[in-house]
Amino acid sequence: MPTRTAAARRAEARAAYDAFLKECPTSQLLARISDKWVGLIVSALHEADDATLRYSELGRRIPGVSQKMLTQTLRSLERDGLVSRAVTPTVPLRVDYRLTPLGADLACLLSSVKLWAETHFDEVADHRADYDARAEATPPAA
Amino acid sequence: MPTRTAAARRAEARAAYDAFLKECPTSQLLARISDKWVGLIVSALHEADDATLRYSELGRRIPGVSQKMLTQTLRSLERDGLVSRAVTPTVPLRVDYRLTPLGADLACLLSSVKLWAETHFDEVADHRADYDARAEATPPAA
DNA sequence: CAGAATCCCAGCAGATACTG
DNA sequence: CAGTATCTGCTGGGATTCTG
Repeated sequence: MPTRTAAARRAEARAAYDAFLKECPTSQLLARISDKWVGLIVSALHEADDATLRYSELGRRIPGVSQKMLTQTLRSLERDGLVSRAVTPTVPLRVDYRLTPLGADLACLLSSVKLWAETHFDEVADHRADYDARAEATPPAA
Repeated sequence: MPTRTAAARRAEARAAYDAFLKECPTSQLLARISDKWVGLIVSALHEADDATLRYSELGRRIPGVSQKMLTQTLRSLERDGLVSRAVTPTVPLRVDYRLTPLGADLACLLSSVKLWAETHFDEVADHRADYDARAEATPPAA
């Protein structure tokens, strides 16, 4: 019954991987940080006047983000202590998000990465064009 | 006819976003860099002796990665000019991947982020525990 | 050993609608 | 304004198999 063997293997692999994750929590944190929206949100806050923005301001500053992702990411950042959430229970409700010192610290690093991306973008684009051109010139079997 | 308005809005938003992406290619590059496996592969190479590793060595050094993702990520990194691929056509075929100067440059930045993650992991974990505890103590409606 | 091709599932992420 | 809840899809990514 090979089917069961395969299933068992999957389970083992999964368990092993989970164990690994527990052994190596840095990977988890790294994965969180590496999240697409995390970088953008943290950057946006970092560039804001006092590292503070309202929910809708964030939404406007980050084109392409849905409320869902915004809320979700914001919550995870809050959970990790990278941003703080301040609710002002006025009538048209107001919520401010700001970087905590910890979050600001990380923001600096991410900024440097962002700067790198901006600085070397043309080099990368150049390499890509070159690579694609060569790939184009080597059709597999046509 | 509000239905059409909604559709039109979606189209506009999509177009605007696409335009934004073209205007702001940094985001693309940033997204690539932020990829889960990119960080791990680049880090692995960075920590290797001469920033060079074979395919299978990479696979071994990065638990949890599948060949598919490994190959896929490696190819995108090669395309971007961050790693170079050297094939030695011996009988048991040998392929070495190494960081280019450009890739090595990026690797340094990613290392700092990784270091940050390692350094502040306990703080983050602390915040998480606190957050979860408070969430636990505030059951929605049960 | 290095990798390409295929199948297939899970979970991420977007749109929509409703609430306080 | 600031969310939450739900449905749905799309693709990221894992397992498997085959080739050079």
